Amino acid sequence: MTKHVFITSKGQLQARWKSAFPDAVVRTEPGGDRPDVLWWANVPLSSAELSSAIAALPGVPVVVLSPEPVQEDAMHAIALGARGYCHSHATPGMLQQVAVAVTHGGLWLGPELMSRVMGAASERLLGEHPSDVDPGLDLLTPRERAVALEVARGATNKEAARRLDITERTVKAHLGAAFEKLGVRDRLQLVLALKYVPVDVDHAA
Amino acid sequence: MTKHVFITSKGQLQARWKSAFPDAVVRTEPGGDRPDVLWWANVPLSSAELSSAIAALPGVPVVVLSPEPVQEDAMHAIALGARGYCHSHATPGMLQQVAVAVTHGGLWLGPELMSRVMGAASERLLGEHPSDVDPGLDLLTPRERAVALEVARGATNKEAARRLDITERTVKAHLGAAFEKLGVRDRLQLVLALKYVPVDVDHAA
DNA sequence: GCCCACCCTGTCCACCGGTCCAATAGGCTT
DNA sequence: AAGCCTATTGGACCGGTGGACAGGGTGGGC
Repeated sequence: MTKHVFITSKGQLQARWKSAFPDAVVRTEPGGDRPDVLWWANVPLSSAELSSAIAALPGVPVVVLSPEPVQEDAMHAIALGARGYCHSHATPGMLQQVAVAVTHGGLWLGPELMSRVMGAASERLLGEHPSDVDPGLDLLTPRERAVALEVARGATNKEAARRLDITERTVKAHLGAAFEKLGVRDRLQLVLALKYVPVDVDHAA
Repeated sequence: MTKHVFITSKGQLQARWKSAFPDAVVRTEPGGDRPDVLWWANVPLSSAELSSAIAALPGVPVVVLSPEPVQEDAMHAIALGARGYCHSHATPGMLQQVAVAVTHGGLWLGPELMSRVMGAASERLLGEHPSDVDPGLDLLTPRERAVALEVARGATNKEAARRLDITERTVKAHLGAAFEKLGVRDRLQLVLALKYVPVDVDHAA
C-alpha cells in the first residue's frame, strides 16, 4: 500500500488530503520513516528545507503543493528535484492522479506548466540548431502549399481565395487535399503541423 | 480498460509489447480510433509525422520508443509534445510504469533524461528570462488561459470541454473572452498570437 | 451590505469549415 | 490514345464556431 506523508507548517486542508488518501500522515517536519510520496505543503517555499528534504529521501518523489500556484515557485521546486507541483486545493481525484504519476516515475506539473517546461527545455537543449525538420510542405503541390501558407497566416478561406485570386470553393479543395496528405483534420492542426518550419517562405500572389 | 496502440514501421518487438499490454494493437499508421496511450515506435523519427500524430489526438499521451535512445531525439520528441521517451527494449514492467505515469498526466523520461530536462528548463526559465513570456497569456484569467492552451494544441471546443470537465458552452465563453482580450477573431489567430510575436496583420485590413 | 471579477451554463442564430457528390481542362507519362 | 495528376469550380450537406442575448453562483474589496 502506498504511504503518503504531508509536510505542512500550518495544519490546513488536511481533510481534503485525508479524503484523497485515507491513510495519509500529516507532519510539520519530514522526519523518520520513508514514505512513497512526500507532499510538501510547507509555505512559504524554503529552498533550503525543500532541497534537504529531497536529498534526505533519495528515490522518494516529492510533490510541492501551493495554495496559489506560481510558475516561478514551480520552477524552483523542479530545479531542486521535486517531481510534481500542484495546487493544494486540488480535488482528491486530482491528487490521486498526481500520486499515481509520480510513483511510477513520472513528472507531474499540470498542463500549462508542463508545456512551458517542455518548451523551455527543448529551447535550451536543442538551442540554435533547429535541425532539419522535414516540414511536410514538400508533400504538397505548389497550389496546395500556397493555400496552406495563407491559412497558416490566419486567413479565412474567403481571404485566401481573394489573395490567390481563386474561388473559395477551390481553396477548400486544396485545403482538403493538404489535410489528407498531412494526416490532419482541420486548419488549426495543419498550422500546428507546419509550425516547426522556418516561416521565411514568401507567398507571392 | 486502457487501450494501447503501437505505431511502428517494421513489426518489431510486438511480442514484448503484447506481454506488457495483452490488449495492445499494433499498426503502421496512427489512423482511426482514439487510444489511451499512443506508443510511437516509428523509426527513424519523423518530426512531421510525429507532430501531426500528436496534434491529431489532443489529450492522448504519446510515448516515443527508440531502439537506441538518443537524448537529442528525445528532446525533439518532447518539443513536439510527446509525453514520454523510452527504450523500446524496456521490460514489460517498465512499459507499464510508463503507461501509468503518462495516463495520469505525467511526463515520463527516465532518470537521466529527466534530470537533464528539468535542469535545462530551470536554467532557461529561472536563469535569464528576457521577457520570454507570452505577452498574451498574462492578459487572460487562469481559466481562459487553460482553454486557450487546449485550443492551441488543436483541440475542438468539445474536446477542450471534456478535458477541462466543463460544458462546451463554457469553453466558448472563455474562448470568446480570450479573443476579445487578445484582439483576434478566431481560434487560429489566437494560436498565432500566442506562438508568434511577429504577427504582421497586413492582410486583416 | 453592495459591487465586481471570475466561473459556469443556457438558447438562438448566422456564418464558416470540411466533406460528399460531381464536372472541365491542361500537362505528363506510358 | 489511354491513364494519371493537378488545378479549377459547382452544389449540397452538416457539424463546428462565434456572437448575442440570457442567466446563476462564488469570492474578494469597499
